[in-house]
Amino acid sequence: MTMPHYPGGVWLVDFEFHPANGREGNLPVPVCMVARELTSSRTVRLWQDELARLPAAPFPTDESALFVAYYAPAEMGCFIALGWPMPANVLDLFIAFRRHTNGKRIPAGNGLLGALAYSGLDALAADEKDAMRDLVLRGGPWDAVEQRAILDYCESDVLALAKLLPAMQGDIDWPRSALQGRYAVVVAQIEANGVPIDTEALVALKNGWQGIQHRLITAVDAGFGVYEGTTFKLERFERYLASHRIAWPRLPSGGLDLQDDTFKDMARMHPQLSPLRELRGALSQMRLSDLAVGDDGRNRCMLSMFRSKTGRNQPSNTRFIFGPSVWLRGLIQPSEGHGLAYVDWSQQEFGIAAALSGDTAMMAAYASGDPYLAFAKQAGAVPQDATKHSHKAVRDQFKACVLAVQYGMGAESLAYRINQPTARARELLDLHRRTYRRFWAWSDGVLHQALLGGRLWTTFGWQLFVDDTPNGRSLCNFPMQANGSEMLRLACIRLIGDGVRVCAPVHDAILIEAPLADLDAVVAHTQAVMRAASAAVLDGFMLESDAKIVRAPERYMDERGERMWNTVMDQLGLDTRIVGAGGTA
DNA sequence: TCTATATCACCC
DNA sequence: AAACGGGTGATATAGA
Repeated sequence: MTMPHYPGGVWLVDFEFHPANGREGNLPVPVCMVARELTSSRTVRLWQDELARLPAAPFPTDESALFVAYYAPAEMGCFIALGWPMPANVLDLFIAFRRHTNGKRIPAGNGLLGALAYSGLDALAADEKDAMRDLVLRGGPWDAVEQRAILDYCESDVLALAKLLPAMQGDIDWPRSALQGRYAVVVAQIEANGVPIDTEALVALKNGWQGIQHRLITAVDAGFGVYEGTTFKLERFERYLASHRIAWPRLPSGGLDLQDDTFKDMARMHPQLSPLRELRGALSQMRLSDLAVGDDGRNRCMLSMFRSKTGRNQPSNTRFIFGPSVWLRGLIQPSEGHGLAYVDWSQQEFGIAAALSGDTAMMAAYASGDPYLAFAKQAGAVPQDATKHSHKAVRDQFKACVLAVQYGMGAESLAYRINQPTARARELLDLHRRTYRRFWAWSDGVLHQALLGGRLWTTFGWQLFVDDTPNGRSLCNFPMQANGSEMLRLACIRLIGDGVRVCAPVHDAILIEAPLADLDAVVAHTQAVMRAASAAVLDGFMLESDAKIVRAPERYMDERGERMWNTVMDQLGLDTRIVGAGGTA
């Protein structure tokens, strides 16, 4: 399919903008915009005061026209800030470029300059681009010369789009690019919503964290002398080990193996090491200063859609509240009168594998609600009336086995994980192969397709090119992860379309917010949408979801982080202890 | 003193 | 070389 005809024009658009008050986490403030129609070359150049006076974009944005941008959520964020209606048809050349080159080596990155270079087109020099970006980010006021320079720079990007679009036209998956464009719009809306944060706790944590670190180190390191300030010195630890005659595992490079797992093992033999291990865990890196929280207390950052090979979003771990350790999620707190729900697909990858492979036993296991226990039953390892309580240990092993299969893990690694002999791990993996024969035939077929055809793709057209050093585990996992990413996008589009306040997508989960009075209904609707999205990707097979709900003034908490959260809050003298978990549905 | 690399921790 | 998929990012150490 070639590009459809758009009587209202094909509009290539770029904005320059900076976050309000120069603070990450705030909505963007548009500085200028340039729009150019592809065939007529009609061009609109507007400065921020002129933009602010317009009730809508100064070009058609209805069904008759196509809006083209490079990483469109940026432009859409400016539309939101200006209160303009969103374009009906969006083509995002960033998405098109990622899709067209996914898995291939690219010469100059995934930015606009990289896409131009890939197509053999020339562009503004990168350092010149950086200088102009800095000028914009500096914030106003800009004198007449600067204004002119910024507008010219903005227009140069639009001219670049005008060259890039014809060059890429044949590589664009037209019907699918429309859906991906809708997701770009939705991403902007989600970014604008953001995640509500308890800013008081955040400030207390920022101010108190250094003190807590030092107290912990002083208390524990007295017996070791391996820290210098807050840094663990390898050299000092070597000395400690030598003087205590402890033989420590080493990496192939000869250096000490400092993995937490290793510490755990060594602490078993030398219990005096346990406090040091706990200290290392507690001090794990955390740069709260980068968490992008706006003046209104909402965490907003670029979600970096389609960044990963599987099409997942890949936001910065420091800017996004779902990036750092789970205990920091205690900072998430619904705004007054509101509630939040973290709704995640249950065993998403297992369900996708079952549906795509058409393995009926696997589908039945998924439908049972507890695939791990169902697998154990199907394999004859536990009686039919077994429960997750009566056969917890066996279920845990079968669960580990299912996860191992999803990532292509071998028997050795699985054995290590479940603390069992390799023979037992091999037996479990064998049981999986025998119980889910159809899945394995399909999975082998995926690998063949990848290696012989050089390409894998999802139900809705995301694709991966196989490089010259193919990793079979990675390729076999692609359909699960990439189709999971696909259904997340569909669900987000539907939810935003239905007026649900989506705060964040988290790979296999969606955080939504609603007024307390509507919360239960919105959660039910979200779960229905997620079910429908899975059916759309999986030819009718439906995946269920779990919802974790919190209501203001409760805070959100991941149970895995509860202990650490309480410890830190006690140290800070803050009365924000979490007692027990929130409700689930 | 700055940068590159290796290693590690964290997320789903 | 290892054999656990997709990531971001901090930190320690080595090298320039």
